[in-house]
Amino acid sequence: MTTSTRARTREDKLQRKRLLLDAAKELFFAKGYGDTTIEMITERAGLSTGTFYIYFKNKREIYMTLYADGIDIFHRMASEAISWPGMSALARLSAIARAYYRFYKEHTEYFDILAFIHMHQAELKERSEMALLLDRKAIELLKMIENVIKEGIANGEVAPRDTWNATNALWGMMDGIIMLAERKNVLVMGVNLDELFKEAIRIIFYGMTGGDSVNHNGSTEENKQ
Amino acid sequence: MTTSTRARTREDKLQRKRLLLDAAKELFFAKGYGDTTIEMITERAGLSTGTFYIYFKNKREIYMTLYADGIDIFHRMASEAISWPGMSALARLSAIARAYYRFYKEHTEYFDILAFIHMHQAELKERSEMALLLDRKAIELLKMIENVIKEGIANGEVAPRDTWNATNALWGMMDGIIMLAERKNVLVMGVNLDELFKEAIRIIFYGMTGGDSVNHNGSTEENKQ
Amino acid sequence: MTTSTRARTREDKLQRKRLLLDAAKELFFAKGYGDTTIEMITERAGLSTGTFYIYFKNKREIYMTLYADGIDIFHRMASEAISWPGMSALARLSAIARAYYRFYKEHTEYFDILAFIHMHQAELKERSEMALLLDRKAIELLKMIENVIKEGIANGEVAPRDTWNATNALWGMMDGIIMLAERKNVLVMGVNLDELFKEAIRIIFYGMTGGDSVNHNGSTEENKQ
Amino acid sequence: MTTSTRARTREDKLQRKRLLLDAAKELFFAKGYGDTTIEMITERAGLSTGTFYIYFKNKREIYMTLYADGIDIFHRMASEAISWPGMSALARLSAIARAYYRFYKEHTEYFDILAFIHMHQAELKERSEMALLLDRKAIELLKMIENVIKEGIANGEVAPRDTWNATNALWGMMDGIIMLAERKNVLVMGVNLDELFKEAIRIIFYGMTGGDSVNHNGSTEENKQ
DNA sequence: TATGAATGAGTTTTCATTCAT
DNA sequence: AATGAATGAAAACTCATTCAT
Repeated sequence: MTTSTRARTREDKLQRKRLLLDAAKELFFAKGYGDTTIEMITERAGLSTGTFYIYFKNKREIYMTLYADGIDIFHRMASEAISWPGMSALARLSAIARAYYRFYKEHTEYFDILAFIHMHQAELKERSEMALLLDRKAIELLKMIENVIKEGIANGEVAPRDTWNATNALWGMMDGIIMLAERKNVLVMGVNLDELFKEAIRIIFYGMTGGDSVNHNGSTEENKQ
Repeated sequence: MTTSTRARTREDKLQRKRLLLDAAKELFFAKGYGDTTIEMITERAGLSTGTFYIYFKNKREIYMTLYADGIDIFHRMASEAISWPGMSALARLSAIARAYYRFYKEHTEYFDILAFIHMHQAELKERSEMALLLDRKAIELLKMIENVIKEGIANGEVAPRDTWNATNALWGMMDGIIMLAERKNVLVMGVNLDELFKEAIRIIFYGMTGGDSVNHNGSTEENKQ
Repeated sequence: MTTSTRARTREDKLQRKRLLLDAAKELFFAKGYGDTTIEMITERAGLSTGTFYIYFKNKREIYMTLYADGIDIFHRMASEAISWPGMSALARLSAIARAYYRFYKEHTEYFDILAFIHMHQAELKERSEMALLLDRKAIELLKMIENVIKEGIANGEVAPRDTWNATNALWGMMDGIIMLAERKNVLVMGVNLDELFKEAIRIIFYGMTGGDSVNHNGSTEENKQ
Repeated sequence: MTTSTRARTREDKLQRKRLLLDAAKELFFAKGYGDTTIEMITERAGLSTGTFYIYFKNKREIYMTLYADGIDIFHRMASEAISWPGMSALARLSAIARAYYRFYKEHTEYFDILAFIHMHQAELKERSEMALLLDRKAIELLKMIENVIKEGIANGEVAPRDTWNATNALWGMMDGIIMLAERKNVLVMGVNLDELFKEAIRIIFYGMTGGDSVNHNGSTEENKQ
């Protein structure tokens, strides 16, 4: 199982793919999608341009693969964060939020890729099996969050409301906060992201405990499939 | 005041610039920054490629100008929304949020340009006077919001908290919600954006009324300049 | 009307186009379509690669333009060859055949392009206005020949036969002979093409005087449109 | 005699070569030389890319081998067609022509390969033993035809003429007719190839019976070697 | 000022061929 | 002998920017 010259085994191939993925991840993060070339990726991976196309169909595909990996990583982190027995629903939601923040901090490259893709669905996604897989992964993640919210409502911890809406709102707000931080500009300079995030969490979760806001206009199960 | 030949007067020059900006706005919105060429812009504006470079230094600059216009438009909308005498602080905050939503709905092209820029700071911004101007505009906007929050705390409508943090959190959350809607993918399919936004507003504003969360670690005035 | 730097007038642009066409013609002839690159063409024309795409949509298009020019040249040569009053039909046919031969000798580059395209219709032609134009040109040419054959039959010089079939046969045979010569291999080495062509003409035209072969199965006018 | 692993016996090797040739023949016919890749060939043959280069020096060589096979097939068909005792020379010539047409109909892949090569001598042939072999094969074929013409002249069936010239003319004309049909374009749309070919045969063979056209300028035996 | 032709670096992708295993 | 991963040279085409007119 050496990486030296040729990839003979299935293991080797995976390793080669990893090499390319890692190189791409760093470059996409540092320079952005548009400013990263295949040549840069292969050069950093110590391979030749042609080799890239053995492992990935094109530039989009390697990006999407990173996206999928990113979702998987966060999903795992979030799952673990709520796996402790005896947590209240609000504690779980909060744990998910904090996991997202940790994901951002520890895997900023992946976070960026996720965020970027949200802004470029149309250009990047194209109808494909890959696209379907990615959507499925994202849905599963949201459903996990929704379940915790449902639990909270059942418990009385969270005020009754349309859970799918609430899930999306929660997710969107968390995203918005972190992306704010991503804008490496003066706005946030000097703002302590830790504090900012805590403040947002506080607002959101206190907000969720109060007010009766059941939504009666048809956000139903089928939307989620 | 003709457009067909030379721009002799200051009026003419402004009009030509406007022509280019409008063309660019529509194209950036429809095709994205990367897929819009200078030729497309000038052709739509009925001018020649070379002329573009008389009015703008480069492609980035026209984008940045649109960004500035976008901020101005929203700033005006938000100002008007809170200009009615006798509004409570929470009512004003809510009015700002709704103004933002309206801005998104009525000026989606500008909203997209604002959102896009967040993801492409590095590539687009470069150190320049323009960049400083933009930052200044954004700061002013946020300060306006912060003032309302301060008022709310003074009134007792809003629970005491670090106002700069709260402002950023508020802004970020609103942004996140709308951007969620922008992702035209399965996630949001079937979710009614109106309801989603209302839900988020409800959470946020109920959230802001409660909990004591004064932040003691140094987000100070100088950050904002 | 200078060629020095920029093409300002319509004249200049035509001249630039000519420059590219001439360069391409020589290269396609010398190296073949596949082995000629845009870079070679522009280099020979003393222009830059980008300039090529101002004048032609792509490689195919310049090839097709040459094809059209080739047909025009031959059409003119053939028309002139039969324009003398008082020629018998057979003399006209023979003149056309000789014109084709002369066309081959004097414009071998064009001949090659015509011949090559016949072998690569599918790959090169694609549905387009250009393709329609080319077909129209070719049809007109064949119709001119057919008219002479009709005349010959009316005169009694040529034995009655289906004229469209005969036209195609005549054309095919002439083509076959010359293409034989084009194969620059041992087969024809030492064969004097002049004599070979004369021999073919002799066979064909003597052949056309005899035998009754009216074809009764439906090659009708609509085929030609 | 298995194909799955190694080719141990001479039989095995031949079979693998056949596998590659058949795959290549179909692909060259379907997609053309340029658009057929070694990978396609080996995949269709169920072998690996590397293996290709054990059996053939390069892409050209497999093409040339198919060319040689094509000539052999036609040579056999033509030989058989004239092997019946008691046929007149003209009948034999006609039989050869019809055999050529049958060859086209029954082995279009090979026909196309033969025709294509004519247009791409320069690119494909390169000086090599293979090239010499191919030329030799082609010469033999033509000589067979020439012998029949000689016979016909001796019999008085065919008017006296230079036989090598006549052979080449005959071959070229037949070729031209069929290639005309190959151009799948508007020209030939609606023309019935069967009728077209018959018409050409009629013209040619009637043409060969008449006219005195002995050629006196030096097409001699050495040309044929 | 205005024009728009010209530039040419830059990018993706392909594929015949090689060569380590 | 057989494999198939790796190579890397091409090649077509794009487009922001320049600059002669």
